[in-house]
Formats: sequence, structure tokens, C-alpha cells
Amino acid sequence: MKSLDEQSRILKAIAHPHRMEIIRRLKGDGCNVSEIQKNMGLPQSTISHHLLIMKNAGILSSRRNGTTVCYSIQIEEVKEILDILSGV
Amino acid sequence: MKSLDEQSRILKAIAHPHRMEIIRRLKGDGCNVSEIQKNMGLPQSTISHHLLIMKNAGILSSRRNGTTVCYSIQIEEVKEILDILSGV
DNA sequence: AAATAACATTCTGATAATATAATATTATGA
DNA sequence: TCATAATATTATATTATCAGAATGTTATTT
Repeated sequence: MKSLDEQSRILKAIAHPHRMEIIRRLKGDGCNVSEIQKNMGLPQSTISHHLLIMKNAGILSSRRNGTTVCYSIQIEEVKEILDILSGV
Repeated sequence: MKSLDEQSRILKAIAHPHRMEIIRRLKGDGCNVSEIQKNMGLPQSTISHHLLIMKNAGILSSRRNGTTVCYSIQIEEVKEILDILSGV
């Protein structure tokens, strides 16, 4: 079991509207980053930055696939947390 | 259903080790603030500050009871989230 | 009303988070 | 190897958070 400190680091990495939306989009069709970026209408560097924050927190992993990079959710619990929140 | 912005505000208010510990203590025996403060070994103003942050986010409510103030958890989902996290 | 207990608020410097422009990297195709 | 697409990194200015000391408030007891 992770320490409170580690647990709160995970939470912190989720606790941002843009990042919550990114996670939600990754939950569905998966990894198409540039599509997410277009749909969210944010600069590419901003999206990339948020992705990095979540990757550093261990929430996401990435694998390159030719010129694109595919992100996916590593910590299943994160999905549950978002589901709970959406019912609040 | 709350907006992503509101949802992330709730998460943000939880995403701190001290605050997670406070919530955990409130889950059990409830509201005795000064006891929590002693157990956590933090200055009273620091605890009070964290309590206010969570109250402003709507997570906690408080009612005065003579000279003491009793805090309790308002958003049940917060407990679930902590439970999920503790299993990560 | 003075003393005390239990909290809350204000203030301050320190640190961290945010957004985005600019630039760099990596991979593919002509 | 040039051009282009997709993504990452760096740099920077702005804003938000943190901890805790100092001080203020509210309620009780005598």
C-alpha cells in the first residue's frame, strides 16, 4: 500500500479539469492524442504537458507507434475515481 | 451533475497528505478537532487552514458545539475515493 | 468582567502549478 | 536528404498553494 504522500500525488495529477477530460477521452477510444488535442481545442504543448504530468505520476503510459504516440491508463483505480466523481 | 471544473475542485481539496489524513480521522470517530490536531502534531492554524479549504470545497461541514467545533464529511463519495486509493 | 479553551483569520515568504510560445526531436514519405 | 507530421522539451511569466507565526474571535467558567 502506497503512502499517503504517494496517494495524494496521484490525486493531484488527476485534479485538473483538462486532465480529467483527457483521462475521460483515453478511457473510451484510447490513445489518439492529436484527435484529443483537436477536440479539446488547446495548444499542442499544453496537452503534451498535461500528459507528461500524468505519466510522471504513473497514471499513464505511452508507446510510440510510428509518428504518433499512444497513451493509455495504467492505474485502473483512476477510472473508478472519475466515475464516482461524475455522480457527485 | 457537476462540471469538470467543480469536480476537479473537489479532488484538489482532497489531494494533500495532511488533508487525506484529516478526512480519514473524520471518517471514524468524527469531529473532535483538537484531538485530531494533537494526534497529527501540526500547529493548530495549519489544521484549521486545511479544514477551511475542504469546507470551502463543500467536502466538510461544521457546527459549533459550545467551545468546540465539529466537522463532518458532507460528500460521501470522498470516502469512497479514499478507500479506492488506499488499495492502489 | 477576567481568564481560559477552542478555533478562525490574516499575513508572509517560499515553493509549486499553469499556460503557452518557441524550439527541438523523431519518424515517414517523396 | 528535404519536407512534413506528430509529439516533446525548454523557457518564462503568471498565479496559486503551503506552512506556520501572530493575532483575532467566540463561548464557558468563575
